[in-house]
Amino acid sequence: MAKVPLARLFAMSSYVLVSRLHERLEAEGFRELRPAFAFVLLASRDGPLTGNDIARFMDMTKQAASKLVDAMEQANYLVRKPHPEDARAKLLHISAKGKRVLEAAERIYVELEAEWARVIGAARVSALRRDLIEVLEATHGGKLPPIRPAW
Amino acid sequence: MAKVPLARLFAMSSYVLVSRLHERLEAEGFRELRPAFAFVLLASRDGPLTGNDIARFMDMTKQAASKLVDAMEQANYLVRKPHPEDARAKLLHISAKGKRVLEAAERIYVELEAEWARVIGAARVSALRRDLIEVLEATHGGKLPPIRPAW
DNA sequence: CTCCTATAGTCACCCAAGTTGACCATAGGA
DNA sequence: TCCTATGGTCAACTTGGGTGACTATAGGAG
Repeated sequence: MAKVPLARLFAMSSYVLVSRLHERLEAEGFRELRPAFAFVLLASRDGPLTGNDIARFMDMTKQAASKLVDAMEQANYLVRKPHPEDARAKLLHISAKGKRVLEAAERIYVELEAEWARVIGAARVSALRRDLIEVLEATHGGKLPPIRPAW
Repeated sequence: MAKVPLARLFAMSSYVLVSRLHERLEAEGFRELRPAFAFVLLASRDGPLTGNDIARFMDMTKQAASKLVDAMEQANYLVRKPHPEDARAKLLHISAKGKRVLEAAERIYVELEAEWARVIGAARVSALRRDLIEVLEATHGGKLPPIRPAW
């Protein structure tokens, strides 16, 4: 029996965690919420992004990013505002509702990781995060690579 | 700066590895190859599966699995044969071409994991696999959970 | 044996979320 | 003042899933 490829384990792991996250968010009343939303909100936590920023870190076309932002704005998670220094651009500000999901998502991720810690121990969970960050940054010029809704 | 959620790291990791795999398979002449193909072939390595088996471990409807198999058969990676004991079912046998991609995919995954080992060391790569298998099995009744093309 | 229900598979149609290509407005340097 | 690059959007299309309806066979209850 050959080793299970890491790629497969990662696909399973992310699928499992994202599914659990969305089950719980749904249970807390956050509906019409696509999986990608949480990642966009997490990314815009530290200040507003532009549509192009989103296209880049989601590794999608700017058209697709624009549609994603449409959906997020319509569901009241983001607000498009004019960019103060560039009349072409728009800044995507997280809304109050957006902040609430974001907090819920972070809390639920912490809970899910705590469940993992009960199985393999907190040290090994930390090691997973540390090792993945290290290897991903090392192979992508010191920064984390883009994330994708699909492969 | 809060911790990067593991879910995000897993999504990035699987995206990166699967993308690299397909770049290299493409370079070796395997075209018209969807990401899901490699997982189906790996799963059918130890003997033919039925369409329902595929639907189950890919966590998709049997209709979608049927279309996936259509595509794989059309691209000559699988062959549908009648089931010897159940006239309703068909067994999906891996073809010669299928075996070749499978070997290529396994070899490339080994190479990619070796690149990771050069960054974080072989021990920590092994630890990743061990820990993920342990936690995934523990939370899914002793078996690995299904894999999904998207989340 | 005869039903009756469960299961394997497929067909037709639909939908979500991406892509490509064309386009407009503004930025910003030569 | 152009001329090119960039941020964003609209429209049309593609892909890969889902849903619902259906057929054929399996397999147990009576």
